[in-house]
Amino acid sequence: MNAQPLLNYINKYVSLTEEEALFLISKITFRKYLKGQYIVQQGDICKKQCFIISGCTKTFYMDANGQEHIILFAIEDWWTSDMGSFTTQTSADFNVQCIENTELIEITYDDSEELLLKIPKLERFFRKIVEKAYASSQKRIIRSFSLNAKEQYLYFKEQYPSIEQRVPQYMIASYLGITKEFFSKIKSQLAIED
Amino acid sequence: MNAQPLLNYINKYVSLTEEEALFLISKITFRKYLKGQYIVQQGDICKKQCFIISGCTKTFYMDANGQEHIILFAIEDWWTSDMGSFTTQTSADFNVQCIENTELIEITYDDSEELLLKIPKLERFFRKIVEKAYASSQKRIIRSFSLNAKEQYLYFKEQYPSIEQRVPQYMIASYLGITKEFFSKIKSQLAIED
DNA sequence: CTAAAAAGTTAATCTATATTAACTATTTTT
DNA sequence: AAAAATAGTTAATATAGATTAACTTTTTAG
Repeated sequence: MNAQPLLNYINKYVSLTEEEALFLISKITFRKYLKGQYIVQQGDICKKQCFIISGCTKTFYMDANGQEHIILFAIEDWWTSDMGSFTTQTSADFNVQCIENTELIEITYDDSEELLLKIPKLERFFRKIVEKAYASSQKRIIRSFSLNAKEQYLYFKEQYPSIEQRVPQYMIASYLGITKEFFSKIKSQLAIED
Repeated sequence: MNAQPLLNYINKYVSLTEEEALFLISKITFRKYLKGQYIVQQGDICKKQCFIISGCTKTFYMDANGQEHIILFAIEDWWTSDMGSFTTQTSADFNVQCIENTELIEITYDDSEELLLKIPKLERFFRKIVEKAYASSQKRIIRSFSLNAKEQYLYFKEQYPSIEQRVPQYMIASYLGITKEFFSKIKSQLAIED
């Protein structure tokens, strides 16, 4: 495997010198997960941030009744992790599980600290991607307040057409915060409308 | 007014030299807003990030039906702004309005870019505070999925007892994503339970 | 290839919360 | 201090979405 997808991604935000890129590469690990495997488990301290080369993950919270609530999916060229747990090295609120066989690049907490010290440009890089993630998290809160289930589904479909195709429907229902039964109903209503 | 509250806050994350602190101070502006005034309006490009010295603001989204949805309150020692609009300099999704007379420190977009270049330590500082904000935004998504209205209210009460005292009840209802009538009902139920 | 498990659908009933409306209490303005 | 405006409450009715259960379709494993 090669680190090119990650380097390309970083280069959209900051320009690394060849030396910096080599140091970065020396600090990352390639890893393959099988479908079903966990990258992070609720309660663990999240030790790494992951950049997905291929595959798909879901980040979800398991509530007191054993119900899964998916808060985001991640695919190629996205980061995945429990950010809150990673940055504060406290126990994770979320699970991150592979829903396809997944190849990714892992950066551990200690290595990321070292990387940030040696390549201060990466502070800027990570700041910018967290800003983006934060803005989209806030937009999601708005949507859950101001759109009903059907409207939220139509938004999801439009924003992430590729994800809709590759994940089971019951996970989309979970992402939308509704039951699979009600999701079924919405889809059949929409099918009639066209 | 003085910049000490901001300097104290920053020093919890990174240590500024005296020279850096002076440069920072040269780039900030003190400003007073009256209750009711807007710091950012939906549709504007958000030109500044604000650190609150005293007072209280609400950040809300006005939907197509003219309904307000409060996504967060901010008080002394908190930052407020439309982060998504500020960082990408695109039009804001949110309004930020003062709900008390409010004194704050403003940093404009251009000045913040300059500050980040001259004091790279601040990249680290802003990265860390955005990470914190992102983590709490994700936790809010979880709560809205896994707790009912009464449970969310109890959580809010416990987390932000001081905010509960100082803002009108109908704004708390909006923050919780419920109507003021249903919020009233919840409170009277809780009153009976004790 | 078949059996078992997992995923998805449909319909009936139930519930948390919204809506409407009428009323009371509090704050602001004159 | 009265009038007007804003904020908060209560109760009746309505609705989006949950729950339960029975069923069909698709995927996985032996």
